[in-house]
Amino acid sequence: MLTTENMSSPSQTDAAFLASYDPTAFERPSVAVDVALLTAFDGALHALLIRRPAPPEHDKHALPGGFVGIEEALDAAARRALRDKAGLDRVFIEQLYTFGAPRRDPRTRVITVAYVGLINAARFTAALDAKPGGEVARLDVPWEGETGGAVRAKSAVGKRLRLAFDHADILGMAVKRLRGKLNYTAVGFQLLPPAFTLRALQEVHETILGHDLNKDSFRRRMLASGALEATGEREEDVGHRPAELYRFVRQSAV
Amino acid sequence: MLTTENMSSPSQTDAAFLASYDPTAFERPSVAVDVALLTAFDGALHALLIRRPAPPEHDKHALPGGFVGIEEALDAAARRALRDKAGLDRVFIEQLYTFGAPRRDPRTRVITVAYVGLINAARFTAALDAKPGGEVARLDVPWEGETGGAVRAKSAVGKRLRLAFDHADILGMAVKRLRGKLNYTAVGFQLLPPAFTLRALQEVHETILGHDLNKDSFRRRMLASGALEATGEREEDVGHRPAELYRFVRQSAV
DNA sequence: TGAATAGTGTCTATAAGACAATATCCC
DNA sequence: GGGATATTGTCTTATAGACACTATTCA
Repeated sequence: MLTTENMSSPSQTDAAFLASYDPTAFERPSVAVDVALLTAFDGALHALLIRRPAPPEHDKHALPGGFVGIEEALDAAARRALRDKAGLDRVFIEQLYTFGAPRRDPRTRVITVAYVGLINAARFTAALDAKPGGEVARLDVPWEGETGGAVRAKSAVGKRLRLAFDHADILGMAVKRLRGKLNYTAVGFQLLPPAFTLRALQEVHETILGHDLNKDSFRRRMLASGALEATGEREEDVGHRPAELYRFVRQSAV
Repeated sequence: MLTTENMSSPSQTDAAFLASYDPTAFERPSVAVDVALLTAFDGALHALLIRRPAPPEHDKHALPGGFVGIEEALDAAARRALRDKAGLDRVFIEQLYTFGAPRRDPRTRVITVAYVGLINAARFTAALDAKPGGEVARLDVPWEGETGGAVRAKSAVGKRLRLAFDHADILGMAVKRLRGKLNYTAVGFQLLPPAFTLRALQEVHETILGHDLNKDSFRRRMLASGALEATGEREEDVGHRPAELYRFVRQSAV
């Protein structure tokens, strides 16, 4: 019933095979996760970076991350990195891309599964204040559209930061992904507080895309999409006519 | 085992650190690649599968794949899997998603970096004929749009195939990605021969998307995109007016 | 000549950009 | 009231869907 070209005896059961399997037969790479935690304010995207306290890449700035536990899911490892390195919980994350160039880490072969995390500016800055070690980096995206490529990171005082490993590429991929998603998903609200004005939403979109949007068209498109719901509340103390506050509606099945 | 940073002195140089680094300190997962090699014909997407000749998942159908060499780039491992398992070279591939649920492989922790590969039907069937072992599976996508989820695979005679590991999810993700890309990229030509008619291109798009498209609009959109170039040739022996043959133009910088 | 699909032209509906007019808040 | 932005309405333009009509090949 079974062919003879099998590598092990075909009559062997799965259980028997497992008992004889040697998991140390091949040299294995290390697997890590890194999270590009992004937020938007002051007209630019910002990421949370941590200065490396030790070699390799000593003193350079790196994304929060860590090695994946042998029994740990990838998403769980990413959430743990955010919790341990930034004191943050319940953050929207999404797997981005896996970076595995053989020499990307000088220690040994390290393959990293990169994630994007999105959070609103208030939570971002509160986390920085509450837990020392993290730094905010303003991202300077030197390409348009979804071209892609590395991005530059600047400190609060405008100084260019040196990024560890290939983390400039990871951040670039995160921005590229975000720009792409904006065309067909309402992902911008992850960068805003629960209630927000249409202008605030438009500013987030403009910040992500790196160019201005037509106000009328943006407004119509957002309201027509059905993703927004008026709260009945209005913004206050703004020095001009206050705008309606909206919230995002959980998308129902189409 | 869960901490990323080592406890060595921060003033230690990178070189000194590397000399003292112990790469076996943590238990490491195995890292593999799997390729969802897709083509389109007979109004359906098809994938190349290989019946597993041995445990685990003995006799179930799996994507071509393999473990990543300790010095091997991820893309290179994916190409090697296509070469070794299907005898195929120079195939368009793109990284898809990394699957790493702790128990997805019963042997040990295996994290797999999944790729999508696209190839035209002629090369696909030629490869199956030339190298035994591979089988063609017709994909049955039980969801619409970019909802996502697992897909079902059927053999040439219509029998449902049992897929190994989480490969039904990987194939589902591949279809979802392909559908998404179709909205903003000319990726369909990877599934067609070098010269093709507009109708053939439309059929590929319809096959990927799982629904019909408006002919007039599709035609206008494709010609206006600048991605197509008339060859001056026409199809032959078709029993009706022959259509112009087009080729894809390499996209120049926008 | 007839079957069958390719390709063109035109009309209509919808979405985007532009812009003007009015509304509403804080100072 | 003045400054500033929100919100509504209208006009114009670009694109998509629908459909009619002509063109071209093979049998």
